[in-house]
Amino acid sequence: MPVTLKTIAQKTGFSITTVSRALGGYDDVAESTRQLILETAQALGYQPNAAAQRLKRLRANTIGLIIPTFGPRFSDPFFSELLAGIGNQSAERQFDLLVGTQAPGPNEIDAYRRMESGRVDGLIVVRTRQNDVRIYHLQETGMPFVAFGRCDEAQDFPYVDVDGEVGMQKMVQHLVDLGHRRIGYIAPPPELNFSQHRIAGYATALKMNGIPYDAALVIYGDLTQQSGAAGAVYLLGIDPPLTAILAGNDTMALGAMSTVRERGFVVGKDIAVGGFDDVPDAEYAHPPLTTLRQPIYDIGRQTCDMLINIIQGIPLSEIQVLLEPELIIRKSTG
Amino acid sequence: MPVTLKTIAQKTGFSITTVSRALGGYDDVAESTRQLILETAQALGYQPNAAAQRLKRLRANTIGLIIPTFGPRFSDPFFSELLAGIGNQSAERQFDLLVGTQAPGPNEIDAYRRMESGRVDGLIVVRTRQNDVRIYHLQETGMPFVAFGRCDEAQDFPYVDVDGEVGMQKMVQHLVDLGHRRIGYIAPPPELNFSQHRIAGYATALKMNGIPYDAALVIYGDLTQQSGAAGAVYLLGIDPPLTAILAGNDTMALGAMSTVRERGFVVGKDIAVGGFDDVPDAEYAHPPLTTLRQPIYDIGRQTCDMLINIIQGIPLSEIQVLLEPELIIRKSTG
DNA sequence: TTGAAAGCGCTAACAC
DNA sequence: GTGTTAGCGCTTTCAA
Repeated sequence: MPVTLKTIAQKTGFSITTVSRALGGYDDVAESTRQLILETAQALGYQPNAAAQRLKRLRANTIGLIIPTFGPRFSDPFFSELLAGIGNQSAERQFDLLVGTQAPGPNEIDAYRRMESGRVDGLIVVRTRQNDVRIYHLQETGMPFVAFGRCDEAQDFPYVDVDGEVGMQKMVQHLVDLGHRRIGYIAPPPELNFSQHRIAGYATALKMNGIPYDAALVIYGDLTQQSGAAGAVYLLGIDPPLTAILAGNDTMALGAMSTVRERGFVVGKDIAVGGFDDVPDAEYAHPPLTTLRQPIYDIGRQTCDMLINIIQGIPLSEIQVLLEPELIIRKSTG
Repeated sequence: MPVTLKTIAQKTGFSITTVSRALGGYDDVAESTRQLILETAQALGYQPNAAAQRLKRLRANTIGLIIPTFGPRFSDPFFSELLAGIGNQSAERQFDLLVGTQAPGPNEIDAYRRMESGRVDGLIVVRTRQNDVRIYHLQETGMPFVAFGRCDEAQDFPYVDVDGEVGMQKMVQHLVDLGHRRIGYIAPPPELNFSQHRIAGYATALKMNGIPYDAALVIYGDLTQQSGAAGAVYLLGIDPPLTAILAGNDTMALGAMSTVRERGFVVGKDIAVGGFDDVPDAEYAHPPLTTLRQPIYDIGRQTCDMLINIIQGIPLSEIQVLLEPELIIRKSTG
């Protein structure tokens, strides 16, 4: 039998109302009464019933996160760190975190609607896509949300993002400075919004260095090691041969490195390889991977903080945050 | 203004009760009435208020998972896959998933108590420890739970675990068969329950092959690449030199490989390295890592399924599930 | 300083 | 087949 306000009321002889007020910290309760009630609550291990509070306040004090899983082997070092950031921050602000998994597709919005029905007060949207139906849906319903990532077709919403265009420019420039002119690119899925920016940065940097953009040097992957490895197979087959391979995330870069080695090339010597994210494995790869660091844990915290501010009506200092990724140069680019 | 039963009742002219029954699928509603109500609900996009249902039923239809994060760089490929399994299965069974983050320590139980107060109907406990306070607490309160991992001091609870002892025996035997006799081991933190089993398997297999167990060849890490790298520094300094290094998880094994290479040794030739988990990176490491596969996604699904069965009073076919890890032999052991 | 009463949205026992 | 009523645990007027 759970301990409720009623239990404490009976035990202390006060009414439920008074107990509620004492525990709620109202100042119209006699000090002695408050003491007694607090002690009793403590002794009984009272915890307010969340469902009742939610129903009464019509507020869940909960934020939601729907992870766009793509399949059983969903093993993204990126997400666990983002989740840690979001989770820690929401705990700090006394909010619960409801997590769902739902692959992109026709019934994706159902998962959102479900969460919106009294379960959460706001949502974090991750991995924004081009023409992202989730953004449109949330803008329509008016449910508070903050996105990790922009959406080029819908500008007017709060987000935190990393400037992939500037990032890729730094990376390409780094390679060009080392003398590379034939640089392949394993791009993230084009429907992901950040994919556009990264490829734009790649193209722009080439152009700025007088190197024509060649679509044949670009192949798309699905962010997994496996697709990075496959992409590298294609890129290494190009003639005249490339001297460098970039990937749109570290995981694909690690896959690509595996292929490069298998073909008997030395990464960082025969072929330079670069990634994006700076996951922990990047530093311990062979050779250590040159990449662009995203402060993913902090992004999680900040996204969460912005969302709770919106929910609580606290004005945001910045509605749209664009962070610049840091180029981390390691041995994989020689 | 959210759509409630009242909205539909007013729109259709029926009472709230009838609307509730029609939507609830009760058969004591006229077919024509049901049609009208269903259509109206559909048209208005009605979603039942979760808080109200929970309060009424005194059931949250939610399970909880508290992730024992250890810090900001919490980037465990293992967890995202486990989470995907749990998330997909709970969605399938129409349960919500509430996720918390809470490092082990004095106020760990507060996080559990919070979840237990009307927020969840049951909990999944991950990374069981020796004398795990979470297990004791849950046994005391009677809150349904299923653990991923055993707890040697408290036998009587439902869990899914992987047999680390048998796994490590396979691994060591594999190395001995290749001629190795001096095998170092970077163990997971001893307070983690699975650490005990893995080290026991390591010791047993050595003994079975007439090799004395030498505590000097064992060093503890914290599951990160960094600690694996540091552990290997120690192990490589031992004289007479080791010919093989095992690690209690893949992440540490990858860190160890990095050190081995840095010292100018060739992994799989000069020094064999083995891990545990079979995370995706293992296959794409250089060289690909020999390891023990845990079906982590399925473990997530199964754990979740067992928990919901308990909550719903469905008898479990097996209360304690022990899976045997599969030895995946790759180039890192030559 | 305290208590009675209403009501958040939903379900279910009990009329009719 | 349908409606009335009560109540889940909590907060918040309003009275006393």
